[in-house]
Amino acid sequence: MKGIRFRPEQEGLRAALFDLEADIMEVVWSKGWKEFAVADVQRELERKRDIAYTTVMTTVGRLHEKGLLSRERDGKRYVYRPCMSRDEFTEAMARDLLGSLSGLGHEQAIALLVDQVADSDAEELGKFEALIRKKKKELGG
Amino acid sequence: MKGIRFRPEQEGLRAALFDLEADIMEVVWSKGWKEFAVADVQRELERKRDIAYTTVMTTVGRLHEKGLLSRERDGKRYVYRPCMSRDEFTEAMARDLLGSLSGLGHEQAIALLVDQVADSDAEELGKFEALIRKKKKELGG
DNA sequence: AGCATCTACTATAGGCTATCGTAGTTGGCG
DNA sequence: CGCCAACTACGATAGCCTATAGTAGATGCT
Repeated sequence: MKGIRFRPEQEGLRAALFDLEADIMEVVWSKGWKEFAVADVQRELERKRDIAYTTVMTTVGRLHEKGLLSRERDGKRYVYRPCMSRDEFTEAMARDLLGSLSGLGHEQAIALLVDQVADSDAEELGKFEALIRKKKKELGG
Repeated sequence: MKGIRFRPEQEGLRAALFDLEADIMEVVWSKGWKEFAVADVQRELERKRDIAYTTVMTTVGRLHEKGLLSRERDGKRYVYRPCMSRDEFTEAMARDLLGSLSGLGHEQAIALLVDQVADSDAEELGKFEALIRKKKKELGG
């Protein structure tokens, strides 16, 4: 997944994808499409606003380059498939983000996360601890 | 801190700032400057490579816009000051990033973090656990 | 064969970063 | 007192990326 950047001031998907990219993945995931063509996406987006076929096509192509969609020739057109579910994508994003965090300083990052979790929900700390125990056990043998 | 975006494929500071921006903040922080002018930065950067005064100036200006440097007129020039230390910046970034993860659900975020820490350094898990215990104690009493 | 439809390629506009040219100001020196 | 060198801000340009659309080629139905 190359060329992804984050805009923390944006919400949800839009933090990781540009607006039109996000709109498109939103459609694909919410419709549960396993495979689709550009025209399918365009038809769907057009219900909300005017948008040219070619605009959608270019952006779908970018999503392909970014590794979110795979594609395959089907005669004259391409058929696209989502490479991952929305949850998988979120998770991949989170991994990337946490990766950058550790570059900034692991311990500090961890401390922040612990703080944040504790502040929002003290109960979660228990689950957190349990998870670490489990992981330690796994690693230990 | 507006207009900051992340490039997870980059290392450290460069994940949060563009290359020249990062170079400049690196200089400012590593020199421990409390206040400085564009010329100071340029002189320093020029030890490594050729770079025009104006290039530095423009980028310092952007760092001001992004909220990393405050500035004040001093006759014909500006005097700049870092708004935060490197650690404070890291922390602010981390907070922003973790904020974008809120879409995830804390539990999932935690699981990912634990995995990641365990993968990169099993020993850290111990510190991690200790941190949680401490936090629990704080909350409990 | 002819027209409407579908699609990919390519081009353009706008935004952002990195880079520098230029022109205006200031301070020191003859 | 005037001139030159140094310093500085502003503005311009090139390059990259996103969003958007125009156009031309292929296909299929009549």
